[in-house]
Amino acid sequence: MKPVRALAGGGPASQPLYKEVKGRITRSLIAGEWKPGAAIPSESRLAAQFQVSVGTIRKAIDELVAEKIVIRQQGRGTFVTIHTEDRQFYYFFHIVSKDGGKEPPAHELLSLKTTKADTETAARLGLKPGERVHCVHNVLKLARRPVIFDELRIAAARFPDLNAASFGAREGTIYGLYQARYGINVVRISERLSAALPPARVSRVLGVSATSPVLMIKRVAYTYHDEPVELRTSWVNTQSHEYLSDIWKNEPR
Amino acid sequence: MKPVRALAGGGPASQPLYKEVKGRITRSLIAGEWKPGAAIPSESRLAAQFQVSVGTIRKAIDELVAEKIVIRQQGRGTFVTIHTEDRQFYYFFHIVSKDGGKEPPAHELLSLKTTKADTETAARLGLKPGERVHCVHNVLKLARRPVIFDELRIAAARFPDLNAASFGAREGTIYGLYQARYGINVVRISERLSAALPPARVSRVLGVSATSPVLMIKRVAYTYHDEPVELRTSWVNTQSHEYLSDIWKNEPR
DNA sequence: TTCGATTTGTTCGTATGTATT
DNA sequence: TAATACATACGAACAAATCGA
Repeated sequence: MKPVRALAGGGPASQPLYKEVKGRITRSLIAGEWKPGAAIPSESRLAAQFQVSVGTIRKAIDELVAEKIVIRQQGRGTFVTIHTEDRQFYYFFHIVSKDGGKEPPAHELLSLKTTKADTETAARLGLKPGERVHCVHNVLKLARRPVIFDELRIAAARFPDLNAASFGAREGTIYGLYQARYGINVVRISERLSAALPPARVSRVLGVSATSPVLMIKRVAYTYHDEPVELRTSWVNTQSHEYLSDIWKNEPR
Repeated sequence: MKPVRALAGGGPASQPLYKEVKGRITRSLIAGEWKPGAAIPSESRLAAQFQVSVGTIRKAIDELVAEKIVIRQQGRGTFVTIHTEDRQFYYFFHIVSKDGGKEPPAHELLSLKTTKADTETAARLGLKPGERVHCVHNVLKLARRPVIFDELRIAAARFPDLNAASFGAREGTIYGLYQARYGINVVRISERLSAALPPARVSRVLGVSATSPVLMIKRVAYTYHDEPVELRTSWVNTQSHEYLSDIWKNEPR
């Protein structure tokens, strides 16, 4: 069988065909061609469209599935992942009760301000110094008690007309809001944890003394192509909750 | 083409053929048929042995690769992962310097005692109550300063004749020792993190005051089939180091 | 309820490319 | 250089799940 290489354009095949296909699909995702929750074209249709075999399409989608960018369902199709789904939510949410109880989380918006980015924020978010960012303070309650204090920063340019009303009235998660309202899909996060004493405000909001240790988490959230989207610092009262890191139960497929 | 199903024995084919193959390979690994670092038979050889197609073998090995149980190298073969390798080491080691510097870690054994398992240890390690366990205290130094205090418990039955000499004189990592000396391969860990004040001894060894927060990590290490092997509590001085959790940079394949 | 169309999942087989020894 | 081993790509057939007529 002679290779077709309709995509590589007869080039030196610098990268495998399925990687090329994966990149094309990802670019369509970025362009918003297929909305979160919607089905992407079937494997046979994509194969016809790209002039490659179904196996090659499958291998490209295999990787997108492994990266949790799409989800496959036998008999139904392949869908762009949604962050409002419980499974996706808990994928990025690692705080669990020490006694194993599962409580529905409730959130409360404390403040939303727009300011100029400081140098560290600008560097980490890939912004020009002085560019405007939204700064949000948020509390998360588990079993009716405040457990997590979040301070997050996002580029104002990416999230126009974000305001306290739309933020506080959201259904589901913050990343669900990014996705539904701004078409921004968080696909990966990186977190750095340390133990610290809570700043005064955190201590007040979480109801812990200023001398009792809390868990501090600095997170960067990324969208496609490792583009940083959000910077977040969380303080967690680990009196009755803890951070769970499973490395891992990555049951393939 | 008619399916062969030489393995399922004409049974109900309750699970896919490649899962069956994966299970067989895993069982051979457990039996120590192929030692860590050694190559397992080539894909074509395995295909002939199991009477299935190469594609089915590949799919089985794909999952073992994703679970970091084996490593593939084009042109060379497929190898059982070793924990003495740097890459594997850093896979389970998440403490990094805040300033990004990479320092070679040094360890120092503080004590090794053999006692009866308390109820929690017995439960988590799947032992009968009162069974004997080794309890090891260990310090890890980074850039010549003590940063991590480890207390770990392992079943004495699984690790016979473990003593301070062999433990302290090990080359490489603790899991490397388990693997080289006892044929026990840690393939997954689960960690639960919280902020705490250091116990007196930890405070002394790490050189931090009793009132300054440290990161406490409770880890369970598992071998094949999710069998627990080691229970470990670590206290980390996060003054100049932090815990890195990358969810994820899981570049498939 | 049954049936058929559609879609992903599994399995086979073959050919060729690329890296290692 | 030749042999070996994994990597990529193709195509075909059937199984299993889903959904609507």
